[in-house]
Amino acid sequence: MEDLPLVDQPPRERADAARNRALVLQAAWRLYNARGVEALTTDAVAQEAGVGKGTVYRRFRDKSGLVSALLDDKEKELQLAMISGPPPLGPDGPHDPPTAVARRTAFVHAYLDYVQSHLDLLLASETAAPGARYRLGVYQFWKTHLTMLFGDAYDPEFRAYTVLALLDAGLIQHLRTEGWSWERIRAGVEQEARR
Amino acid sequence: MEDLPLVDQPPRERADAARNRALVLQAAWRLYNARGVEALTTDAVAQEAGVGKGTVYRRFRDKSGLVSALLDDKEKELQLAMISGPPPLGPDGPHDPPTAVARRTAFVHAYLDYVQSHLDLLLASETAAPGARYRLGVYQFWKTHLTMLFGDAYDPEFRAYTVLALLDAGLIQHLRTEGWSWERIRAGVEQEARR
DNA sequence: AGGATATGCGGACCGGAGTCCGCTTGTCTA
DNA sequence: TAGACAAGCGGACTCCGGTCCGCATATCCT
Repeated sequence: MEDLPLVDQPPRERADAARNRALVLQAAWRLYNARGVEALTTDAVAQEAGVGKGTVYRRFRDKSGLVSALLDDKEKELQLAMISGPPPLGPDGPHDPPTAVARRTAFVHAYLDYVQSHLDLLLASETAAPGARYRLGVYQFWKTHLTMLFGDAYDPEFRAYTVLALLDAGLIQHLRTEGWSWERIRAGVEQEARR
Repeated sequence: MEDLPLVDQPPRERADAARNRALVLQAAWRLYNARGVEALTTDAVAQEAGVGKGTVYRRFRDKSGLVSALLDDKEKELQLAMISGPPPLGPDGPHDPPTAVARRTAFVHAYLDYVQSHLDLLLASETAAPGARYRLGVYQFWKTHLTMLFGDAYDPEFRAYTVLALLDAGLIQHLRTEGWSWERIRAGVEQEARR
C-alpha cells in the first residue's frame, strides 16, 4: 500500500520508444544542420531516422512539438540561468540582490539573444501549429517568472504577457524585415520591461 | 500625350474577373454562415462559386487573402470612423478636440469590439499564412495611425507595435481560453495605450 | 469588324501535415 | 519462462493549400 504513488506519474517510456525519440532528434539535427529548417519535413525526418512517420507523431505530437524538442536544450540553459544562475539574471547576489527591474531587463537581453540565434526554428515551431507558442512548457515558465518580477504592477500577469508578446518570433521577424536593428528592438522591449 | 497617366495605375480588372471575385466572396460567405470557418477550404469555396481553384488563388493570392477580403468591409467601417468619424475615435470635435490619449483609448475599445465579433475569421486569416497579419493593408494603416497618436513618446512606432501586439488575435484567443474576461483584457490593453 | 495580346480560367497535380489500424514487441506478473 | 496486454510501430491514406500550364476570352487598336 505504501508504494502507491500519490499522484499519477506518466508511466515510464518504453526502451524502444526512448531509443526512437533519440534517433528522431538526432536525425532532425542532422537534416537541420545540413540543409536548414526547410529540410525538416516529417517524412524526411522519419526516413532519416529510419522509423515510420507515425512514430514521429507518437513521440512528438506534431511538427511544432518536434521543433520545440530541438530547442529544448538551449531553452533549458536559459531557464536554469534564470532560476539559479548568477545575477542579474538569477536571483541572489550575496551582497546586493538585484532589483526586479534589473532582472526583467536581464531577461529581455538574454531572451533576445536566444531569439536572435534561433529565429528560424522558433518561427518554424510557431508556424507549424496555431497557438503552438502558448503550449510550450517554457512559455508558461517565462510567464510565471515575469509575473513574479512584475509583482508591484497593477495586473502583473498582463504585464508579463505584454513583454512576451513583444518577444514573439513572428513580430521580431517582421520588424527585422522592415529594417529594424536589433538595438532598436532591444531598446523598445527593454523600456517596456523597465517601467 | 496629355492623357498618359503619370503613375502606373493597376490596370482595371477585367469584367469576368470582377464577376468571379464577387461570386467567390458570396460563396465564401454562404459557406461560412452555414458551416462556420471550418468550411472555408479553398476547394469548397471554388466549387460553391462554380469556378476553378486557380481562379480563387488568382483573385485572392492565398487563403489568408480570401479571408481578409471577407473581413474587409467591416474593417473599412472602423478605418473610416478612425479617420473621419465623430470623436473620440475620429479627430475633431468642433469645440474640444479629443486628446491623443483619448483617441488611442477609443481605438483600443473599437478594435477589441471588432476582434470580439470576428475572432474566428481573424484567427483563420492569421493562421493561414505565416506573418499574414503584417501583410494586411489595414495593419499598416493602424500602425501609422497609432504611431501618430503616440507622437510624444520616445519611439512612437515601437509603441504602436506594442499595442497592436496586444491586439493579436492569437494572443487574445489564448487569454480567452485561459479564462480571462474581456474586461480584464480591455483594461490591460487600455493601460498600455494610455501611458 | 478583325487581329493581336495580355489577362484570366480550370483543374490536374504536387508536397507536406496529420490520422488510422493491423501487426509487433517490450514489460509486468505468476 | 510463459502468457497477457498495454504500448509502440510503420506506412498507406486522407485532406488541404498552393502551383502550373495549355486553352479561352475580354479588351484595345486600327
